[in-house]
Formats: sequence, C-alpha cells, structure tokens
Amino acid sequence: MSQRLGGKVLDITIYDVAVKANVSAATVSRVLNRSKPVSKAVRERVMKAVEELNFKPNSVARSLIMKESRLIGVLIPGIANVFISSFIDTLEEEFFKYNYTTLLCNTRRDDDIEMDYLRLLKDKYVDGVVLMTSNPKPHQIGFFEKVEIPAVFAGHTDSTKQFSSVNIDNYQAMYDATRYLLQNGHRKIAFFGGPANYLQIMERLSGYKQALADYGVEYDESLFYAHDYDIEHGYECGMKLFLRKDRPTAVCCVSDMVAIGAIRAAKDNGLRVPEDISIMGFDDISIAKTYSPEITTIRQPIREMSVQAAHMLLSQIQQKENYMRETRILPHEIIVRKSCMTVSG
Amino acid sequence: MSQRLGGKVLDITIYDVAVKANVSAATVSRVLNRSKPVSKAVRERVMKAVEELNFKPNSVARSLIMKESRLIGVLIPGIANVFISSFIDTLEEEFFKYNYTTLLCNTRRDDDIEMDYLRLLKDKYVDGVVLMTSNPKPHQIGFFEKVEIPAVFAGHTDSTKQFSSVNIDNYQAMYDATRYLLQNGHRKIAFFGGPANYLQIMERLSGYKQALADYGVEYDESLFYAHDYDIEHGYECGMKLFLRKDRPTAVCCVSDMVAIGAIRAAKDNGLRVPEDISIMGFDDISIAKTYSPEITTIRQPIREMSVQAAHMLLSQIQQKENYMRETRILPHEIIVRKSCMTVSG
DNA sequence: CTGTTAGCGCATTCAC
DNA sequence: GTGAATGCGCTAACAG
Repeated sequence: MSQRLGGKVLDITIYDVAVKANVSAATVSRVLNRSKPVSKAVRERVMKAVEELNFKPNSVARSLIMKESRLIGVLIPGIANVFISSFIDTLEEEFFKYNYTTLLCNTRRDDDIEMDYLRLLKDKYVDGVVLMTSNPKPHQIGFFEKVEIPAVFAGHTDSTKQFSSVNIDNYQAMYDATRYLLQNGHRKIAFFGGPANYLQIMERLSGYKQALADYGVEYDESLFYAHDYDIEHGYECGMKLFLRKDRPTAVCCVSDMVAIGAIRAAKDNGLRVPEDISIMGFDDISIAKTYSPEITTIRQPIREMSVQAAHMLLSQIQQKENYMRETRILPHEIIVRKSCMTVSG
Repeated sequence: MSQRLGGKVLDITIYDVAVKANVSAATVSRVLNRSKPVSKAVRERVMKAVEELNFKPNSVARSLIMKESRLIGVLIPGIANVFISSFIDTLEEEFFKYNYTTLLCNTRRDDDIEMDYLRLLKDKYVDGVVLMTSNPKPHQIGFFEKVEIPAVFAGHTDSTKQFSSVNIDNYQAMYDATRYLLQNGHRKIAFFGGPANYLQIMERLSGYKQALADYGVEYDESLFYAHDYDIEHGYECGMKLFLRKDRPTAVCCVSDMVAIGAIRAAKDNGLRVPEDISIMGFDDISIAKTYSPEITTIRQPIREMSVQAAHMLLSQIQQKENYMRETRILPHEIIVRKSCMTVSG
C-alpha cells in the first residue's frame, strides 16, 4: 500500500491490488494484460481495486521480464537542422499517441557515438529504432544482425533491402530542380552540396549531372562545391564562387539553409537574386516562403515521411518476424517562388 | 553464457562472470560498483572475466533495484522553435557526456500531456527532469512535492524558490531593447508579444513599459500585439499594424522569428527596414545575423543556459537532499545590427 | 574480505 | 479459472 516509510513513498504494487481484491497477484496480472481468461466477477473486483488504488504497473519490472520498454530510440546526426527537428517533432508525436516514449540520440555524425548509443538502446530494451544518420553502414548492419531490434531508416534508402526505409527519390528530385533551371534558360549551373560522403548527396549530384547531360550541357567540376548543410557553408561556397569572373547564372543548393547562405553571399558581392543569379533551395523548410527573395525549392514531404517512418516501425514491432521489410519512396515537389528566374541565353 | 537458444541470443549475466571468475555474483557486483572493498587478486580475476565475456550489466535490472535509470526527462513546449532545439542539442550533449540519456517529452503546451509525461518519467525511474515548459505551475509543484525527482526549470524563473532554475532577466532584457530604441529617437514603439499567459512574456512587457515610462512615453495598448513566437504570427501582427496610418517607427519583437515575420509584413506593405520602420528581435538565433536586413536583437546565452541547466541537474542528482536550490540569472546582451536605425524627432 | 540469502515488481509456468 | 511457486538480472543485508 502507498505509505510513507522513512520519508519515502512506497508505490502500490500488484500485490496491494491482489490483497484488496482478494485474489492472487497472478490473477491481477492476467486481467491487466488480458493474457488469460478470468471470470467476470473476479475481473470486476480486480478492476475496482485497481481504480481505487490508482495502480499503475511498474514499467521497469515489466521491462525486465518482458524484454520490452515502450521506448523508441531516435538516432539523428544533429538537431540544428530544421529539417531534422521537424522530423523529430512528428516522430515524437506519433510515438506518444501509441504510448511509446522517444529516446533522443544525437550522434553528431560520429560512428563511435552511434555505436555507443545503439548498444545502450539495446541494453535498455528499446522496442525499436529510427535511424536518420546514414544509409545502412557496416557497423549498423552488423549490429542489427545480432540483436534483431526493429529498425527503420528515415531520409535514407537501403539499397540492400535488409531494412525498411522511407525516403524521397533524391536523384529524381535534384534532376527536376536542375531541369527546371535548364528549362529556364540556364546553362551554367553550380551545385552546392553537402558532405561528399553522404549517399543521398551523391544521388542528388547524379540527378544534377543527368539533367545537364540530357540538355547537352557538359558537367564542370569547378562548379561543384561540397561542404555542409548549413547557412555558414552556403555562404562560404557563395563567397568563393561569386568572385569568379565566369560565375554561373544559377546554383542548385542541397538545402534551404545553404541557399540562404548563398543568397547572402550573393548580396555581399553586389549580386541581386534572382536578377543576377538564380538560387534554388531544397527541403522547403518554413522560412523558405518568408525569406526575401522567397526561395524556389524542392519540397520534401517531411511530415509524411516521419509519420510513415513511425508507423512502419510500429507495425514492425507488432508483427515481429512476420513483418515484411519495405522501401517507401515519397513524392517530392518543386515549389516555384522567386529566387530563380528565366535567362535568355 | 552467451549462447543461442531457439534462435535467441541469451545475454551474459553477472552469473556467467561469477562462474568464470570463480567467485559469487555479489563479489562481481562489488568490484563493478566499487561498493565494497575486494581483494586485489579477486578483483583482477573478476575484471579479466568481465573483459573476456565482454559483460555489460543489464541496466533494467539495475534500475529495478536501484530506482534509478540514467535517464533524464526533458520537457519542452514544442520543438519547432530554433531556440528550443538548440537548447535540447546542448542538453543532450552534456547528459551524454555523463552517461545519461535524454527522454524527449514534447508537451505541445498541453498541461494534461505534461502530467502524463511526468508520471511516465517517474514510472521509468528517471534520475532528473529539465522543464522548459513554463514557470512552476500548480500541477508541477504538486507533482514534485510527492515524488522528489531532481528538477530544474530552464528559460523560466521560479519565484517561489522551490526549484532550481536558469534564465535570463527577461524584464531587464526587454528594458534594454526598448531603451536602445528610445535612445535612438523612437517614441512610438510597438510590442509583438508571445502568448499573454506566459510569465516571461509579461516580464518582458513590464521591461518595455518601464523603459517607455523612464523616457516619458505613455504606454499605448493599441501598440501591443500578443500572439505566438513564430514567423506566421509575426507576419500577422505586422500586417495588422503596418496598415495603420499612425504606425510606429519601431517594434520590439519577442523572438527573432517574430521579427522575421514582421520584416516580411513590412516589405509586403512597401515599408523598408530599417528606413521606414525599425524592427528589433530577441534570442539571436543563427539566422539573425544572416538575414537581410541583419537583425538587431537581444542575445540569450542559449548554450550557456543549457550547459548550466544540465550541470545543476547533475549535481542535484549527486547530492540528493543536500543539494541547495539555486536561481541562476545569466547575462543577456544587445547585438546591434541593421534592422534598427536612428530617427530624428 | 567474501558467500549466502533475499527481494526489487511483475509475468508466467505449473498444478489444482 | 485460479493460486503458489519460480525467475528476469541485479544489489544489499547479513553472516562468517
């Protein structure tokens, strides 16, 4: 029974309920978990006792025996990125709906930290994991071969089909972005990329190259800048590029933040956007439509992606071995605003 | 021992180690936790066995008995706000350093959800809680009176001194912002606030009013707009205000996001910032210095606040009852950039 | 110093 | 249907 003992409050246990309802603890467990049939009379007596004592089964004791925790690990490479924090926002919301709690694991792109977290998650019996850190890499694959925790990759596609994943078609998305620019007369188009070792960046680069090729434009490596996703790097790339006499008429950015940095660099070089240079974003984060100029960009269905990631993980948790891995590719969309214009050329 | 059984991998337990080292499980526990002296010889034998078996104590079993979990709950009102996601970023980093994992609890400003989370956190034996959701409110106070979980309020000050808290001086910060505008000749200054039921907003409003008073300017309620922290609301407020014939020469915003929305509204009304209207932000999020115009704002020491919040919580966890509650007020700073200018008159 | 015993709170055999 | 006994993996109390 809940009573004070040396200043500490002892919580009510399944035992207190059993005593009050005049049954055994086993029976209480059975009615609470619906694990075995219990006569109606007893069930009601138990429920009454549960209500009156306001009994909540201790989740830790439950975890120990059931090997599950109602905890979901969410691994992210960083949180500064608005794209990622939106993702987390929705994931947490969905998981909460289904009574799961989110364990936030920021790997800061460090594989060692990621492994630490993965082991820790296993140790805590998490019921599932969402990985937004990278395409399945050897250390991750090795881990999940051993421990069999439900997992889904978000924002990355698993070409090996060993894991479930939700993503957009990065190749096609950047192809579309580049083609839009080409259709508007641009022939000299720079590419401001993120970390070159990121597969999705490479996919986007391929889309960019293919679009150029389809329009008979030769790929010029000096127009390719690989740094990071944020404003600062967009600015740096811009400052280097816009100084050049032979600067391009447009640039494809790997994120809206990079685009914002690039726009700023353009201004600092006395260039108007889009009159002197067109700048295309990626993601369509909320600030893109408020920015000046309003940013033309590729919209990723962020919310939809995270909802699906959550649901895929949840059904994987429910169905266990029977679950069929699946790869979902969600549609992107080009959002035409004002940071890009037609050139006659 | 780690062995396959029906396709499942059984983890190594403290027992396996005990057998291998030829000691009792209790002894293994003692060397691992340094809870009791153990002879050097035995200790080394145990350590060797631990190494060889790569034994990691099961944290759930540990939690059950120790009533602690190496888990920290972080309650936030939302994650979309860059200010908050930066906060979380740093908190998670600090906690990870000390081997604590972060449980992300987004209350979405719903007191019921907050209570659900609080109960859940207790149920999971979290070692501490950081609350960024509000000043201590009755339901929170009631909760912590019963359960005695270490807690610290971040971004809010507890005037009752029952809880530890880290914050800036919101009154003084907005006073400084307003005074800056006044010193630059402005006499008609609007205030774009956040939710009016937020104490820190009211504090800022007081600072604003006091500064006006100190300069002999009468407070004009029609210049006060209370909505929310985000771009959209800043835009809305701006669209209403800037239409007025008697529009002010400056506006104090409650966040940089609101300022961004306001700047956009100004542009949409054909107003130049700062030539036609000065707009002051708050927070100094990273985009403030890149934006055009670069935003003059009040910098909150976000990183420092979260580091301190983390450390205060950690020492509270260590020192238990001996811990002295404390209220820390960190210095803010006015960052003069280009969204505000001097007016004559 | 070290081993034995007990128990954290719960779910699940196994008998009845 | 229901209760008693057992154990999840670990730490703590008590002997020795």
